[in-house]
Amino acid sequence: MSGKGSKGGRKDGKGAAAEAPPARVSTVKEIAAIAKVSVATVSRALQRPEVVSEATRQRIHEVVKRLGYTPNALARNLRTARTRLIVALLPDIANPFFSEVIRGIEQVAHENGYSVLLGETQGSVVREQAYADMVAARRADGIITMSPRVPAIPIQGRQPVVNACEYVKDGQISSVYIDNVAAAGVAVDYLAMLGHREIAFVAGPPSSPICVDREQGYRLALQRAKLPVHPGLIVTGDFSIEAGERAVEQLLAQGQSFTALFCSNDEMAIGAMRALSSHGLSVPDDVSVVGFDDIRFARYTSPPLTTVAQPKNALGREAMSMMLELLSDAEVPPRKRVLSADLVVRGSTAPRRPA
Amino acid sequence: MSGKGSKGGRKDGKGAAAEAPPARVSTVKEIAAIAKVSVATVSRALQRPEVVSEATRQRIHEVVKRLGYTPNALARNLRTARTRLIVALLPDIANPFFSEVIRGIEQVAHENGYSVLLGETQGSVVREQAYADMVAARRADGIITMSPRVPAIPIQGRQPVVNACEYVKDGQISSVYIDNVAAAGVAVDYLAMLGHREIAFVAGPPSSPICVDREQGYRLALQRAKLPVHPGLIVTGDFSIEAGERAVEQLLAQGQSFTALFCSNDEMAIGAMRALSSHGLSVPDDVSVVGFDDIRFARYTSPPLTTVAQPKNALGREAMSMMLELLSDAEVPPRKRVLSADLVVRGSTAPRRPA
DNA sequence: CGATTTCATGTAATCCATTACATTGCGGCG
DNA sequence: CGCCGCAATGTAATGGATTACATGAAATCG
Repeated sequence: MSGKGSKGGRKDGKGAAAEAPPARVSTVKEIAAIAKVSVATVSRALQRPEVVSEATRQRIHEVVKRLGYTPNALARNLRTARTRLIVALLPDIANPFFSEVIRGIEQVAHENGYSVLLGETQGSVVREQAYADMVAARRADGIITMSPRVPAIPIQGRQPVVNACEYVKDGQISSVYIDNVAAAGVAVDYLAMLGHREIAFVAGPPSSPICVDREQGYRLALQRAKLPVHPGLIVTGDFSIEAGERAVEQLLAQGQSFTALFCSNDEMAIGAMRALSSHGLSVPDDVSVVGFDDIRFARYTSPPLTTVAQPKNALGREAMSMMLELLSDAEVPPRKRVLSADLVVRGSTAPRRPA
Repeated sequence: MSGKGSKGGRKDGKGAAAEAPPARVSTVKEIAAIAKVSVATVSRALQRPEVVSEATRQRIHEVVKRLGYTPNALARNLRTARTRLIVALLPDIANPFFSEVIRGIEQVAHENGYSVLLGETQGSVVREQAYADMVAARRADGIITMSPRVPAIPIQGRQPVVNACEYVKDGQISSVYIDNVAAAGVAVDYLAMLGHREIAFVAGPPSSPICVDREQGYRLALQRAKLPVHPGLIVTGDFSIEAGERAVEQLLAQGQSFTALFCSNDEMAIGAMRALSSHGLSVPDDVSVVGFDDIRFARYTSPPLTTVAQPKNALGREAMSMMLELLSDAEVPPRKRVLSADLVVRGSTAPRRPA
């Protein structure tokens, strides 16, 4: 019985003159007709092979393969009310920090049969909302947002939203992020340990809780080191390279004296280093610089940047895992997951030069 | 008659007394029932308002708005056989060159009601094919690929594929790219003009036609400058920063003497600069370095990198425009669009130091 | 041996919006 | 006056798969 196989009987496949050799956009119906079974059986053979008898299953699979049939995902999705698509919302794709988080998301998504829809918002609330509405329109199953604003999805029931890298106080949103207070603290502790007493800080936009946390970490570390918090040493930037340059210009213009500078992200640190050296100040001899994120280029600045390494890939992977959990089980409560970040010491920091 | 509305009549729905107020996931049917019209009219009021009478249209829109109704995109897509999704296939999201191209794609897509599905392949043919199959499964309308391999989509008829940044000889695929021969030539001409006579070249993977072109441009420029093409001065890398470092190591290990180095992309140039300086060679005093792409960080290396600026955003925008054209008009023939690239002179190049 | 499961498969409802075609009512024209 | 055409709307087919329920046959049980 089992020995027969497909070899025997008749000439296989493409030689069939009368049949339609080029694969048309076949449907279940066609497959069913050719395999002489009902559409239900075809669907079952593909979805839950174990409920179909061995013989029928093989026959169907053979036909499916021969015609190159792929079930129409739209029809399936309509029926199952699942698109297996999630939107990754982020302010800026060109930011290498986000690209690496996205990659983590994409990996886990892919491992689980999901795909990632890219939603760059450029900070626009309108676009953010437009992507959120895609979930309402059943074009996507959920949203992972990397901005501190979490859009409301106009559906009833639980919001399929995960906040990655950022978080909001609201207890209803699942989030994955690092302990920014602690991470910033470690960086500043290290600078203090090197003997620096005037440590400047380039903050991020205060609208984002994580930026507030990083500043908080900075302040607490200064306290631990018994150093005064000098408001003149704190400047705010918007995470761009240019903001880092401007921050240094501003500090210098104000005549602030400082021997160390902690920036809320690597790009601002890169800008800061550029501005420092164009003012004839050497990094790290005159000023030590520490960044945040550990983007790929941090290793290749000159000098290589000392920075707080966020587990970018893990943040993305964890965010997507939480999303899968949310989607599969309507009961799981929202949760916050806090990962840890480590200081990576490279060449942009040095002991304070004895004056 | 029209004034009554839904408030009056009877208790709504399935007997759930307290339920009603929160907006359920309404459907056309519901809207139709409430607005006292047929589903067809509702659909028309939303799709082609001009064919519906003023009064009806307003009534329907009011109900739609009140219930926060959004048509189910899956159902619509099934019917219209369009997902308004396109896949952007690229080897590596973390590469800033691609992120900026993607951004261009995303912009045009968004302007035209399309969304971008992210397909990172990590160079895997399997994943490439998996994304191509999504088009066959009607999960996406087309593919923009940024790799030199163009996957075959198992559908009959024209392939909805656009090749961006790369291109294949095959005349069937629409492509947007720059004139790599000319662009590389300009860079090398410039080095020659600065007096360099031993110009090394870090090539990209020869499997990609654009890399072959860049090498060709290098060779032609050397000929124009009446300089010999020395095989020992050509090394191949894989576009990574590390490959740039290795390339320099190799050149130095072989005892090659060179005063200029042209790299097939900026990341390899960054790696090369790092390797040169760690060997005590100064850029640009000892060796001039030129990159390719002009990624955002090129401006912030030290010294700032002289490089060939690809119109990244335009490449993306143009690719998506071509895709829209392909999708809307089954007749347009595939075409190749060649954009131009300019040399951006920064600090990593200098006249050859008189020996 | 008749009754009850169990297994494999078939029939038809369902998901929800779009749209071809049918219908109705009304003003215009010969 | 009767027919035509147009405007507005309704009815029902359609897209393609999934799946609840039904059916028939074989297997198991008392």
